[in-house]
Amino acid sequence: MKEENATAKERPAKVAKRDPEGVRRDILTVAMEEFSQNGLSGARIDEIAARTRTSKRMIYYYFGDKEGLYQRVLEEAYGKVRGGESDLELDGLDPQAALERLCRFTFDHHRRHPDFIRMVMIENIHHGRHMQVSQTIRGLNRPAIEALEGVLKRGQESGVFRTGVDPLELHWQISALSFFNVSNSATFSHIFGGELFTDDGQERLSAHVAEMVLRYVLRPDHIPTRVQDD
Amino acid sequence: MKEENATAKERPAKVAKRDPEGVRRDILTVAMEEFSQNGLSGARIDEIAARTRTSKRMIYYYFGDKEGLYQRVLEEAYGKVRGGESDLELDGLDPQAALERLCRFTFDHHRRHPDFIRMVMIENIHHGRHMQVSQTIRGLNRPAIEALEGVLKRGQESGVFRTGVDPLELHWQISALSFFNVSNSATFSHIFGGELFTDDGQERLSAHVAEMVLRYVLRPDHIPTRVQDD
DNA sequence: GGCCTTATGTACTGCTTGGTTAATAAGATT
DNA sequence: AATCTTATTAACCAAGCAGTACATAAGGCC
Repeated sequence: MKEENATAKERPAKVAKRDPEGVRRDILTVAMEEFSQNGLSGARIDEIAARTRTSKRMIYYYFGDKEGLYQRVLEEAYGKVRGGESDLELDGLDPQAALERLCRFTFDHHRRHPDFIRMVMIENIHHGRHMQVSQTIRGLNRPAIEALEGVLKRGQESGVFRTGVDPLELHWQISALSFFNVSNSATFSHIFGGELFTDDGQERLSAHVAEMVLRYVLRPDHIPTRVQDD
Repeated sequence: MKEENATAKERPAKVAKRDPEGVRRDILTVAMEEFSQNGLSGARIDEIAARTRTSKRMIYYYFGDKEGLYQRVLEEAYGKVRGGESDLELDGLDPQAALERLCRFTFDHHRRHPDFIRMVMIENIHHGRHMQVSQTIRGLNRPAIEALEGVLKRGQESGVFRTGVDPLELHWQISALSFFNVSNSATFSHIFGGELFTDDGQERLSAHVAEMVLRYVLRPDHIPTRVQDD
């Protein structure tokens, strides 16, 4: 069990006796769970250390202090959910379909990354105090707006969308609906029951979020009239 | 400074040497600030005690332990924002106006109670674990749904609203937009700038939230056509 | 005015927890 | 192989903090 594979030296081998980057990642992964679960002050460094394959000392070695670790975890969280919008190939769809797809994607994407959502919630509790480094984060979110901007413009040009809809505001609205769905599911379902949070309910919500957005931007005469009560 | 006003014994005087209820309220008020600001684990009992006119001992005397206090604060928060909807006199308005009013009220109401919002955020971080006592809380939120239900029905009967809109879902949507506006203002403005959170921006958002909801429920032929870009 | 219950002040405690000290092992460098 | 830098271990510490023990004062009640 010493070091049977002393070969492969040129490429930094995965299973090196020393593996700083691996240790870093290990810590970050565990820390993300702990922070997103318990918040900044609720998280326990000892707990993180225990669930890591390293020791507490290493956390301080790589991240300085608790806040430093938290900050990196936050950045990590934003990084983990970046992109996506770019892979949607919205340009290949007509504006209406593109917008619907964007909505549904956003809704779903949020749903699939609850720990990211929780990190953002936590950061908001702290008034966004740890986001000053936002240069990175800021850059990651521009594409979302730009994608939306493109779709809106195309829709307006082809006459199916009304004008006077601000892309930033629309992004805000889509985000609100998608974010709230994850962030407040606990309290909401406690109060009103869990119907909306079953698989069925979520599918309905997703559809209706998209519908709401579409009805918001479509010119009234382009809203498809369907059987009124379905 | 002994007790100069030994009179007025029949009515529980405000400035009684002993004032249990006052002490309770004092603690709750301060605790609400501390908890909503710092979360459950971030809040410090000593800090609460210090900012109270009583001592730490009293906190434990009345509330048992930290969680007990938190729980009461949470209930208090829900209680503080209850009602409101009932005072709106929606029945006096046509459905369209009523719905718009309800939206704008909700948006504004959330905005005016940031500490309530924060308590709900915090509780969601804790997966709503402290809301089991929700009988009270549950009751406080029914009226909101009922008000909405009433308006929707009237609108459908008079033919201006389409059918097939679920009141609970619509409430969810309005809540999402109103809640997110407060809960995520820190991170959102960090990323996209603060334009949406100036007085002007908020007025615009409020209007557009209402507009979005209205366009969602109005039958297309009843959507007022206005100058397209305003 | 004794007695019982409710309310309150002071001081203390023990565990939790973020952070550190000191020593050392593994690679890199030459 | 000597040296220097980076990575890692294990034990330790002091402050912070939730919760308590103990004593006692007010007020109600008869």
